[in-house]
Amino acid sequence: MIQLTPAEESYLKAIYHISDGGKRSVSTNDISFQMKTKPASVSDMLRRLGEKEVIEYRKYYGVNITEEGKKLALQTIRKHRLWEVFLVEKLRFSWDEVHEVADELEHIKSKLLIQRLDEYLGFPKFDPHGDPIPDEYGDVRSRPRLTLSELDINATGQLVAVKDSSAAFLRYLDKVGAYIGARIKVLDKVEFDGSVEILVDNKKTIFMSKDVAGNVLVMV
Amino acid sequence: MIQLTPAEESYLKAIYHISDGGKRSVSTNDISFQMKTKPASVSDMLRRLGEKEVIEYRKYYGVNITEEGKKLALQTIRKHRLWEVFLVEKLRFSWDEVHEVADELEHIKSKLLIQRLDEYLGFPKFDPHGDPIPDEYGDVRSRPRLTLSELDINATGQLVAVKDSSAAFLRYLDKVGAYIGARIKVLDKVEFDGSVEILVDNKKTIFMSKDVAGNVLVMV
DNA sequence: ATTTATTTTTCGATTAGGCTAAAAAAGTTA
DNA sequence: TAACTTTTTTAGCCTAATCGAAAAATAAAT
Ligand SMILES: [Mn+2]
Ligand SMILES: [Mn+2]
Ligand SMILES: [Mn+2]
Ligand SMILES: [Mn+2]
Repeated sequence: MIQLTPAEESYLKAIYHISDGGKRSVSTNDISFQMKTKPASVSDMLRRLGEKEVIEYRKYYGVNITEEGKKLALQTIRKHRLWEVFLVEKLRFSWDEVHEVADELEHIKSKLLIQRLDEYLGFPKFDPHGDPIPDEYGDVRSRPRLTLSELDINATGQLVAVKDSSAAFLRYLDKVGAYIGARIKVLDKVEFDGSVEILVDNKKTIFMSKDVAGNVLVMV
Repeated sequence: MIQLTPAEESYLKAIYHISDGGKRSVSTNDISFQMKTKPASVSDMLRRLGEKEVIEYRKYYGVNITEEGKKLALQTIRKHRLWEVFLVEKLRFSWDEVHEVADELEHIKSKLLIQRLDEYLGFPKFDPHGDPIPDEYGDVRSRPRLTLSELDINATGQLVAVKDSSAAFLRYLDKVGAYIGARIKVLDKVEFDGSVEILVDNKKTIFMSKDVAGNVLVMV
């Protein structure tokens, strides 16, 4: 089995995410933006990841993740999300506090640790942001999801995930009372600015701007 | 507050342990042996730790840990031992499986994580090997301990810790039925080879070689 | 007091990961 | 097609952490 350094794992995970699970090829600039490193550093890393054959690297034309790369990326994602569940469920972290810590914890190398953690958490299928947790073989049970913006008036659904996991966005959702699992109904959509009015759990009405609604994922 | 890299934290922790909490000065070779790195690498690291003023470094004459260094080392030790408790108590690791994983986990940088972990574990005072867990200010409630070899015939006590945390040693203790917390009584001591015969929990009699008895710590 | 042995440091390399500045390739516009 | 813009790569440099070989300092033995 190929061994990756923590930095290599992080880059590969970023490539996996940006490529939407390997569906699209990814540019140096996109990776640079996501990783907050300079394009020059990315080029260097791409050469190394290419040598390890976890990506296919054609200079100047972006990269594609290989099957081997996908597997490894999914293992890192699995660890990241399991740790996020642990932090929220067991250590009372709020969902906007977990990401940075999980970004460190995901690189701990111990098969047993992750197996046992998974078991200890009761084999969770989704992380605190509603993202699916790959199993130990990298299989993901993904659900069809739409953004809140895509729903029509009077459509109902359940809030199942968020596209943006930034602390600012998550705290905003907390403030307005939106949470993973909430039953929602679209009461109104404003054509003009793309904002929506939704009813949460048949109780509370909340307004969301286009930006917010576009980052909230629902299952119908 | 001074920021140390993971490697610097590990070296400082080693220096703290070898110096017995700062009581003795420590040689390059000793550190090299403990860290399993070459003396050349140690010299280089000592220069860096000296610059950060966590040790006092006089070339050719070994190092002494500073007060600041002690504080930082104790924080790393605290994290290491809390993670060990977590692995054993929550994830069903055995006491011989925790050390390597804890050596990685101890470098995760999050104040909140350690506070919450401590709370979640019920503020444990000792790790799975009987070693005391420093509090968040670095205070250690240490107990007077003797090795089993130092007890006289008919002396009684409680097995409270082990000097050697190697997997081989711990598995040997498991096999013979010795464990932290066991009540013991010395039944016989053999002058010739330094071995001892002890009664565990008034039930089981076990024989221990000098080497083993010298690594088992008891409170009388 | 020399000589010998041991310990420690220095020197020169290497690998991983980052940076800036400059060069080169690709893409776009005229 | 040529010129300009954007993207990407290369080149050179830096820090951290490691190593082996050689030099230097200290310690031990004659
Ligand atoms: Mn995350
Ligand atoms: Mn997440
Ligand atoms: Mn340990
Ligand atoms: Mn321990």
